[in-house]
Amino acid sequence: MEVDQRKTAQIKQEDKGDDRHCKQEVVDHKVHDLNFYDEKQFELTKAEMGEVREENQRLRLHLDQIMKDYQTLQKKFQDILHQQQETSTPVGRTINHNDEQQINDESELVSLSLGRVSSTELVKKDKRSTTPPTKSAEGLGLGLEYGKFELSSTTQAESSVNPSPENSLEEAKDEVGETWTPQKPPTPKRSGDDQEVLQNPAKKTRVSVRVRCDTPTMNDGCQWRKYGQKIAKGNPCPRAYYRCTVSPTCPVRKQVQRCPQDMSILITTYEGTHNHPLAASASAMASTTSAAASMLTSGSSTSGSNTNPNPGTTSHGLNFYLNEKSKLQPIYLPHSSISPSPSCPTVTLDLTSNTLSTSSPYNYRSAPMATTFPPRYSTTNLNFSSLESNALPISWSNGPFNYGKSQMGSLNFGSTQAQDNIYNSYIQNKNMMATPPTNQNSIQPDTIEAATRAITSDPNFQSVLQAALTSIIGGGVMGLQGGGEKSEQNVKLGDTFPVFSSFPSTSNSNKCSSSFFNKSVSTTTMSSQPAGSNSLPFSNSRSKSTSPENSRDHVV
DNA sequence: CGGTTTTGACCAGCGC
DNA sequence: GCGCTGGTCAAAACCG
Repeated sequence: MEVDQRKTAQIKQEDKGDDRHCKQEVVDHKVHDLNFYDEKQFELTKAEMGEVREENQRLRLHLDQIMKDYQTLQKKFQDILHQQQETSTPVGRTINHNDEQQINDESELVSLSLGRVSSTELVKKDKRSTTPPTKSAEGLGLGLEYGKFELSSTTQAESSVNPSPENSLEEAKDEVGETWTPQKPPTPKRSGDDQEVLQNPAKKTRVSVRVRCDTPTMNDGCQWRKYGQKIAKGNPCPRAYYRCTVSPTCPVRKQVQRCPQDMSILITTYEGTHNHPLAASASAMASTTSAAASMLTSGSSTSGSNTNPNPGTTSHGLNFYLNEKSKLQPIYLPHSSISPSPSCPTVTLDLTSNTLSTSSPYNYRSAPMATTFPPRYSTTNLNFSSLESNALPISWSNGPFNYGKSQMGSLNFGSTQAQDNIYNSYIQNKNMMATPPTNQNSIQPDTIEAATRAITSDPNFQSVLQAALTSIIGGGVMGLQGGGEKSEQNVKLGDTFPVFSSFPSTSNSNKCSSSFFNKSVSTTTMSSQPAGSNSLPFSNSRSKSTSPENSRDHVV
């Protein structure tokens, strides 16, 4: 026993010594490991940095290429405009002779041009915009800066109306004054936009959007306040007057009225240009309108395939083209019209038709309605993709676009939820500008090239793209940052754009997020931002419930 | 309490 | 000048 105890003690002693020794070794080893890992980590980081640097350079090259292409095409576009002007024949639009004459007779309309420009205006415009399309280091210079981008509708909201570069100088002035510029501080304006509007009521073009909507309101994401209601002649349904309340000085107004022939059609007319940043949802709407107007103005063709429901207006569809693999794919927006009214040139977008004539396999498709009003909503969709969304600090996971997921922006003129997937299907079918869903996290050269082609190939597309980007980068982000905007304006992008929520699910069942815009609104926009809702005669509930515009009511 | 809606009154433009 | 019409104002009511 004693021997055992002694041995045990000895062993313990040795163990202690070994322990001490081992500990020292472990420490040394750890230090060594540490150094080793640090070095390894350092090497890894270095390698990563190198890769990132390379990627950065690649992207920069791509960007340069895009910018070059863009400038080249812009030059071409201007040349074409000049040529058109010289020949003085309407280009890109096909109008009945009578209508055309009528339009030409309207000096106001001519001044607005909606697609054409007088030579003098062109000259002036050229003078004003000799600067090449912005070239910001970040590469956002794809003409996104308001006021600099000639082709686009710089506008956001209603501007849809005067979005085109071709607009008269006066309009251009208005834009400069009223349009919010992300980069340029708003020029000191005259006493007030409202005043200006009042002083120049006749100079304002309007964008009218017809949407089938059973609910009394249409959510365009903007904030509106109803300031009047009138029974207009010839329409038993009262016309509601709304004013943008995002900014006290915002000159934008809109009128909402039901179509007497078809009460399910909501007619929203936008007038003016927002002079403040817009929330993503609102800017989307604005951009959509603006894009539509821009397409119209920047030479989109119109065809007389439709019958005009509104006598006195020039009825036609709006054709615009998107580039697909070096082929121009025409897209036709039927039932659009231009009203020759001298006082108020109005572009009407009729989105009520069930069947859209679409000559493009691509963006336009009709889809079954997923809403409670199945057959009625317009199914016009314009999608484009391959916008790199990584730059966005947000992930829009539920919207039609799923920016965060698919790196795509899309422009939808559609109303059904089913259409949300349109772009996806398009992507699948056409491997065009879109990043394949399967490989969403990396920018494929193909994608970039395709995007480049798309961006640079068609001015109209540029307008659309610009509008969409604008809504995302300019309005959207601004809205997100919440600078000065009402809280409601801050869209929870993690979820869905308010606009996207086609039917305000909860709080406001009355609102009809214009089905049409709703979803898509996100990116696009019609300049107008119709938003609203109005307390239409039909709405039993109070306007509040009705007005989508009340951001409060927004289901965000 | 603050913001919005309602609604009658008011104003301006236009045609007769 | 008068009447009609579209558009706006503003006080009161309403609502959250």
